[in-house]
Amino acid sequence: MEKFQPPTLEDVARKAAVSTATVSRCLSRPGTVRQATRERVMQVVSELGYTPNFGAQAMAARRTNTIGAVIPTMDNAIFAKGLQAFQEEISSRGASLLVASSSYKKDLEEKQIRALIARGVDALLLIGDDRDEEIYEYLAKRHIPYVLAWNHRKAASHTYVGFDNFQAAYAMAERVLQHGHRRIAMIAGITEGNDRAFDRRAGVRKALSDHGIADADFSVVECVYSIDAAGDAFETILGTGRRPTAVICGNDVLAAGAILRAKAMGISVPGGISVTGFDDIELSTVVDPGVTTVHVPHRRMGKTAATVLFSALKNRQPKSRKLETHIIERQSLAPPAS
Amino acid sequence: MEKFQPPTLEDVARKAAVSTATVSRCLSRPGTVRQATRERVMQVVSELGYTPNFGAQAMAARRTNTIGAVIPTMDNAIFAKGLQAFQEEISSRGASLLVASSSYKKDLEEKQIRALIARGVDALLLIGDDRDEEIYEYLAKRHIPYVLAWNHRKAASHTYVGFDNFQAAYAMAERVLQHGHRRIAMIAGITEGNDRAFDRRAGVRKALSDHGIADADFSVVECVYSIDAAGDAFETILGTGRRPTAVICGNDVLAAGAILRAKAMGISVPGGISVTGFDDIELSTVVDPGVTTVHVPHRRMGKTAATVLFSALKNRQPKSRKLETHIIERQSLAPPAS
DNA sequence: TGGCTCAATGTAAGCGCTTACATTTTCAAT
DNA sequence: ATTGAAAATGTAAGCGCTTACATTGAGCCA
Repeated sequence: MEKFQPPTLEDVARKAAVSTATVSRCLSRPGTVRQATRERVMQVVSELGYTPNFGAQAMAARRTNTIGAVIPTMDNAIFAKGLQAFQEEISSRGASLLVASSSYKKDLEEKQIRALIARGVDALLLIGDDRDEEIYEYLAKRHIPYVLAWNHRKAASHTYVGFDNFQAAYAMAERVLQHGHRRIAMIAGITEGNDRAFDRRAGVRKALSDHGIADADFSVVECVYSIDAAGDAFETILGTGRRPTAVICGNDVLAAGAILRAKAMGISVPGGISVTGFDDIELSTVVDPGVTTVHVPHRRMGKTAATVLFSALKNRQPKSRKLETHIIERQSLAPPAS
Repeated sequence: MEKFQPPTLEDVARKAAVSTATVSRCLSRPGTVRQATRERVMQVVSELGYTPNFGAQAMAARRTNTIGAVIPTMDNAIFAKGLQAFQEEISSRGASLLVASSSYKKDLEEKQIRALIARGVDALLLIGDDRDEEIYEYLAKRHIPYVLAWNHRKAASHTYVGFDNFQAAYAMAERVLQHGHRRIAMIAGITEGNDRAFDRRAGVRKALSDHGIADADFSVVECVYSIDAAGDAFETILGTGRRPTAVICGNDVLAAGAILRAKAMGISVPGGISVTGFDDIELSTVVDPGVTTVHVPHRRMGKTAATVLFSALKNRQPKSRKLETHIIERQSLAPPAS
C-alpha cells in the first residue's frame, strides 16, 4: 500500500470546487464567505477529516499563538497547580500552551527552551533566574518576551512574577526562633542551579545569624525533593552532634519525609522535634501532624504570569510583580521540650 | 523599529558563503560535510543565534519525530509518574513528547487530539478507551498509531497497555470481605467518561454480589478526585442508613480524604472504620494510617506504552500488553469491630 | 597527462498554508 | 436594462526548510 497522505487544503478546495483561499477563509474568518459556499466547504472538511497543518499555518501566518513554559518537573504539585492556572488564562485568551520539563538540569533546560522557540512559541514562562547569561542573550536576540516565576529578586534586568523566597524563609526561621528553638537544622533542596532553594537557605541562615544563633547550632543538609531522601537527610542530621529541636525544611515534601522518618524512629513531632515546610501543598495537611508551612499563591502566580506575558506581547513594557506569602501554622511546630 | 526577523537557513548560508543545502547538512548529518566547512558554518550558526524553524523542517521532511499524549490532568501523581517514564523512553530514542491535558472533558480531549495531530505528532498516547467512536475513525483515517493506557479491556479493536481495573477492584473487594466486612460503601471517581473509574466500581460491585452481599448493604457515592470532596462524600455516606464498616475508595486521593475526615469526625481508622485506596501513590504512605491499596506499575506502563508505540511506528502490528497489579496491605484495612 | 571515481557542494523543486491583490459576481439604484 | 460599488472568490507569491539530482573538485592509476 502506498504511503498515506493526510488531506490538504488543496484536496478540500478541489472537492468543494473552490479555491484554496476560500477554504482557508472558511476556517479562519467564516464571516467573509457566503453561507452556501461555507456549508459546502465545511461538509467536505469533515468528510475528509481535514485538519490544517500547524507548521504550514505557522510559517505562512508568521505567528503561532502559543506560549511555552519550561518547568523543572511535573512531579511537584506546586508547578502542576501554577501551570494549570497559567494554562487556563492562556486558553481564555485563545492561545495555547506548550510545556516542557527540564528535570532540574541546566543543559536540558536550555535545549527545551530552544526547542520551544523552534516550535515558534511567541513567549516563554521560565522558573527562577539561575541560568547562563547566554540564554538570556539568546532570548533577547530573538526578541522573545519571557517572565521568570516562582521567585522574585530585585534585579531590574528581568521580569519576575513571584514571591521573595529569601524573605519568606527568613520569616519562617524567625517564627521558629519565636517558639524558643535555639538549635536548628535545615533540610534544603539542592541549591546548585536552583535559586529558589538557594534563597530559602540563605534566608534561614540570615535570620538565625541576625538573632545570634551560633554556627555550631545550625546545620544544613541538602537533598533532592523526595520523601525518602528527606527521611535519610533527617537521620543524618540526628546522627550528627547535638540533636536540634527544630528542622526547617526547604519544602513540604521534605517536611513530610522528615516527619515520617521521625515517627518511624520513635520521635514524636512536635513533642520530640519540630518540623516546618514551605509551599503549602495538600500534602502538608495530610501528614500527621499537619505541617506548619509558608503559603504560596501558586494559582495566582500562574494567572498573573500569563497576564504579564500577554501585555509584553502587546509591546507594553512588562513589569515584575511581587506576590505575598504568609505562614500557616499547623501542628508540626511547637516550643521545644524544656 | 522594524519588526524583528529570526535568522533563517539562508542568512546562515550567505554569511558562511555556502549553499543552504550545506548548512542543512551540517546540522542534520555533520559527517557529510568537510571539517573546515562545517566549522565555519557552525561558527556562523552560533553568532547568529540560529535555530531551525520546526514547522518548516517538519513540512519539508514530512515527519516530526514527536509523539503526543493527552492525559486527563497533570494534577494526579499517577499520570505524572507514568508520563515521566514514557517521556524518558521517548527521549532515549531520539524523539520528543508533546503533552496536552483534557481536564477529564471529552470535547476538550478531542480538541487536544486534533491539535496534536495538526502539530504533526507521529503517534499518540491516550488514557483509557471511553471516547466517541468518531475519534477512533479519525485516527484510523489519518493512520495515526495510538495506544490506550491505564486500562486493559479485551476489545480486540484497540491496543491497550494497562492493567485490568475491573479485576483489580474485584480483588480488593474480596480482600475487604475476607477481613469480615459485610456492610460496605464505595467512594468512586466520576464514572461518566472515565472507564477506569467505571471498571473499578463495576469490579467492586460484582465481587460483593458474587459473595452474597445485599444491595442494601452496599452504597456508592461518586466524587471528583480531591481530598475535600472525598471528605464530604465520606460524611454523606455516614449520614445515610446504617454505617458501613469499610469504605472502598476509587483511588488513593479519595482514600486519604476519607481517612482525614474520619479522624476529624473522631472516628478512628481502622478501628472505627476501614478504608482502602487504589494506585499506590506516595500519598498512601504519608497518611496515618497508611492506606491499604492496589499497587499499579505506573512507570513500567509508561515505558511499555512507548515501546509499543515505536514498534507500531515501524509498521509492526502493535499488540496489547496487560500489566499485573497487586494489593499492598498497610494499616487502613482491618477486621470490623465485632 | 588523461580519464575515472568518489567526495563535497550547489541547484531547485516542493512541503501546506495565508494573504495582498486582481478578478468576478451580486444587487441596489437608476 | 444599465451602472457601479460592495461582496465574494480566485490567483499566486512567498514562509523556511529538506533532499534528489546535478555539478564541481580532488586524488589516483595507467
